[in-house]
Amino acid sequence: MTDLAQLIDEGVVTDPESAKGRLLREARQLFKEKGFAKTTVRDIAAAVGILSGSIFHHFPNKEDILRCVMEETIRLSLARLKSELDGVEAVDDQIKTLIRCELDAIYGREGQDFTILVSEWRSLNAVNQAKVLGFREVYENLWHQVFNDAQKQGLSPLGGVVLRGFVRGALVDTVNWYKPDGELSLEQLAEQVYMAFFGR
Amino acid sequence: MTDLAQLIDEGVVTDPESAKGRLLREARQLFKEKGFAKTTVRDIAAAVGILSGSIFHHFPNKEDILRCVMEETIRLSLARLKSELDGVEAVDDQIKTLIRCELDAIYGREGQDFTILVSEWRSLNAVNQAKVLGFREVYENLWHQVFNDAQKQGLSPLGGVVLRGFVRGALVDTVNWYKPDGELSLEQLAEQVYMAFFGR
Amino acid sequence: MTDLAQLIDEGVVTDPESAKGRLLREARQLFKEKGFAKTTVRDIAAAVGILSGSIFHHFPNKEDILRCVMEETIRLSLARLKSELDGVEAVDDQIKTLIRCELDAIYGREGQDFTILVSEWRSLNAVNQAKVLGFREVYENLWHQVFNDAQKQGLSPLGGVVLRGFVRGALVDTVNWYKPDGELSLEQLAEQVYMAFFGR
Amino acid sequence: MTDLAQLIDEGVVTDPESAKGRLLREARQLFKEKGFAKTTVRDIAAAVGILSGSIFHHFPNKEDILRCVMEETIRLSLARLKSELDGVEAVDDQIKTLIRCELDAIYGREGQDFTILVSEWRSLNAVNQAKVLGFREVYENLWHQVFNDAQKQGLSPLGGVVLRGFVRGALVDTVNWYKPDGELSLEQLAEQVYMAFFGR
DNA sequence: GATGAATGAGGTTTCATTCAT
DNA sequence: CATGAATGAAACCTCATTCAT
Repeated sequence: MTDLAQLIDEGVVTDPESAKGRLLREARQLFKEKGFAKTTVRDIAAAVGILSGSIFHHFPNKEDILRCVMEETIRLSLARLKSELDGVEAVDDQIKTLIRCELDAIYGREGQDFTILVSEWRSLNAVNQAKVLGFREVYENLWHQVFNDAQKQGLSPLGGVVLRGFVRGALVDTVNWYKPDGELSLEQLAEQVYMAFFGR
Repeated sequence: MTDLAQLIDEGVVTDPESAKGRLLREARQLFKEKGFAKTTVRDIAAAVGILSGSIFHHFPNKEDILRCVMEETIRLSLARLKSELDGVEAVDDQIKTLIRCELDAIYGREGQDFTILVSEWRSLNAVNQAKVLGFREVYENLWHQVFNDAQKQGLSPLGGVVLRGFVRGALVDTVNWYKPDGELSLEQLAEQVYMAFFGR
Repeated sequence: MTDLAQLIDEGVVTDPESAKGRLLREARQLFKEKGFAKTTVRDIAAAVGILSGSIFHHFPNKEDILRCVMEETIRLSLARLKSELDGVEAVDDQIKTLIRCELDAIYGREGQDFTILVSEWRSLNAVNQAKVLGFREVYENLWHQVFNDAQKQGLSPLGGVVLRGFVRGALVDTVNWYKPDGELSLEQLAEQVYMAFFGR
Repeated sequence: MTDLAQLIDEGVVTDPESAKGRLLREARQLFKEKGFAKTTVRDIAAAVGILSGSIFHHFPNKEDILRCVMEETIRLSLARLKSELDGVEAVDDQIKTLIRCELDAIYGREGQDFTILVSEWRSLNAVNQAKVLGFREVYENLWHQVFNDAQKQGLSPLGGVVLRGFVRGALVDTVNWYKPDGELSLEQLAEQVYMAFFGR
C-alpha cells in the first residue's frame, strides 16, 4: 500500500482523486497565488472543471474551504514530521529535520502550503480560527519540545516558545524574498536557517 | 519647531490634522484590525466622520490609500532609523538599534504599522508594488549594510541579505504570538531577538 | 375493514405507509410550519429519510407535491363531511357539523390541514389552481346548499355564497390567534362560531 | 395643507414622491400581486426605475421592505380609522365605521393593502413579527373596545377578542372570492358583514 | 426505486466608484 | 470640499431539477 493510500485511509488527507480532494487542491493553489479574498468561488469551480453552484455540495461556504485547506495542511505536515523524526535521536538532527520539513511544507513539496496558515489567518472568523488552532497546537508542541531540549543542552539561550516564534517567522517570510529556483537550493536555505539560530 | 512639524515640512508624513492625514490614520488602523479586503471605504469614511463619496476627493481609489499608508510607514521608519543610528558607531549597537526601531514600527509606536507592509503586500497590484518597493529598498539597504559589516566582523556566519530576511520574518511574525502588554516587554523582546541571532 | 383502509381503497387518500404517502404527510407538515416557499425539496426528503433526488420518482416537481397535498385535503375533508352529515336532518345541526368538521380539518385532526388551501393558494400556478378548484367546488357546494336552506328558514339574512365566504374566513383565520391547547377548546370555538353567525 | 402632507409631516407615511416612498409603493403593489417570495429585488427596482443594488441604500434587506410596508399600512389605517371614528358615538355606527375602513384598507383605497399583513405574515422572521405586532396592537385594541361595548349592549353574545377574530377573518378572506368591480359594491359588502354578525 | 454529484439559472447582497447638487 | 443617491459589476449562495450509476 502506497504512502498516500495509507494517509487517505487514516483520514489525514482527502483522496486527491475525489471531487472534494480536487477541489481542495485547486483551492489551495488559488489561495496561494491570489489570496483568499481575491479568489472567487467561480475561480475555484473553473479550476476544478465544475460550475460554481456545485461547490456547495462539498462545502457549506467559501470560508470552510479555507478551513479545510488549513487543517489538511496541518495534518499532513504533522504526519510527515512524525515520520521523519522517527528514529532521530540527536537534538541538532531533530532541529534540522524540523526546519527541512517546514520548508518543504512551505514550498508545497507535499501539497501543503504552510504559508497559507499565516497569510490567510485573518480570513477566518473567530470560530474557525479556534478550530484550526486546536489542530495546530499539536504541531507547534513538537517544536516546543525539541527547542526546549536544545536550550537545556546549551544549543540556544532562548526558551522553546520564543525561539519557535522567531524560527517560524524566519521560515514563513522566506516566501517574500527567497526563490526556490534561484541560486540557493532549499537544502542550502535550510542549512543557513540552522546556522543563523544555532550555528556557532 | 517640534519633531513632527519638521517631518511634515520635509514631506515625510502628512499632517495628521489635515483631512488626508486623518484619513490615512484611520485607514491604517482599520487595515491593521480587519485587513484591507474586509475594510470598506464606508468603514474608513465613518471612522473619519465623513461620507464615503468624500474619500475620493483625496484618493483616486481604495488601493491608493493602502499604497500611501505603506509609503508613509516606510518614510517615517526610515527617518526615525536614520536619526537613531546617528552617532552610533559599534556594529552591535547599530544592530540593536535596527531591531528596536523595527519593533517600534511594528507595534505602531510612531504611527507606522510596519506589519501592513508584509501582510497586505498582495493587496497591491503590480504597479503599486513596484512603487512601494522603490521606497522600501533604501530602508532595506540600511539593514544589509549593517549586517554585511557584522558578517565581516564575525558576528554572524551569514550574508546581509539572507540574515536580514530571517530577522525581518522573525520580527514581523511576532504579531502572531507576542502580546505587547504581556509579561515580556518590547525591550526584552528586542533583546531576545538579538540573542537569537547574535547571542554568545 | 378499517375506515382508513376503505378510504385508501376508494382512492380518497394515499396509503400513508407507502413512500408517496409518507412524502405527502411530511410535506404537508413542513408547508404548514414554514410555508411552501421556505420549504426546500431537501427539507422534505430529509424528513422522509430519503435523498432529494428520489422525490422526483414520485412527483414531477415541487409544486405538484403541494397540489397533491391540497387535493388530498379536499377529498378527505369531503369524505369525512359526507359521512358526518349522513342522517343529520335539521339545518342547524347540519351547520354545526359543517363548522366542527372544518375546524377539525384546519387543526389537522385527520391529517388534512385545510389552512394550506388558503395560505398557499398563490403558490400554485394558474393551471394547478384550476385543477384544485375543480375538487374544491364540490366541497363548497355542500356548504352553499346548507346555508341556502338556512336562509330560507330565516336562520340568516344572507345568501349561501356570501355567508359561506364569511364563515370560511372566520374559521381559517383562527389559526392566526386561536391556540388549540389554550383555555378555549376546539368544541367551544365551534360553538362560538355558530353563535356569532346564527346565535340570536 | 393637504391631508397627505399632514400625514407625511406626522411621520405616518413616507413621502410618496421620495425615493423611499416610491419604493414602498411599488413593493407593496408587487407583494400584493405576486407575493413576497415570488417578488425579486430586481422586480421592485425595475418597477421604481432604478437598479437592484440601489435598493440597499434605503433598506438593509428585502425583508425590511416588507416590514416597512406593513408598518406603514398599520399607521395609515390607524390614522384613518381614528379620524373616521371621531365624533361617532353610537356603537353600531362605530362598528359600521370599523368595517368600512378595514374594507377600504383591504382593497387599497388609501394605499394600504391590509391583506399583506395576513398573507405575508410568515415571510417575516420572529424579530420583525414582534416589531410589527407592537404597531398592530394599538389598532386591534380599538376593535376590541368597540366590540366589548357591543357585547355589553347586547348587540352580540361574544367577547371582543373572539368576535374581532371572526370579523377580521371574514373581511380579509373576502379577497379570495369577492370582486370589487362585480355586482356587489364595497358598501354593500360592508353592509352584509354587519348583518352577518349583528343583523336583526 | 434510490443515490448524490452536478447543473445552471437566479436569488440577495456588497461595495468601490461616480456625479449632480 | 462634502453629500448621498445611484450605479453596475460581481460576489456568495440557494435550490429545483437531472441523470449516470
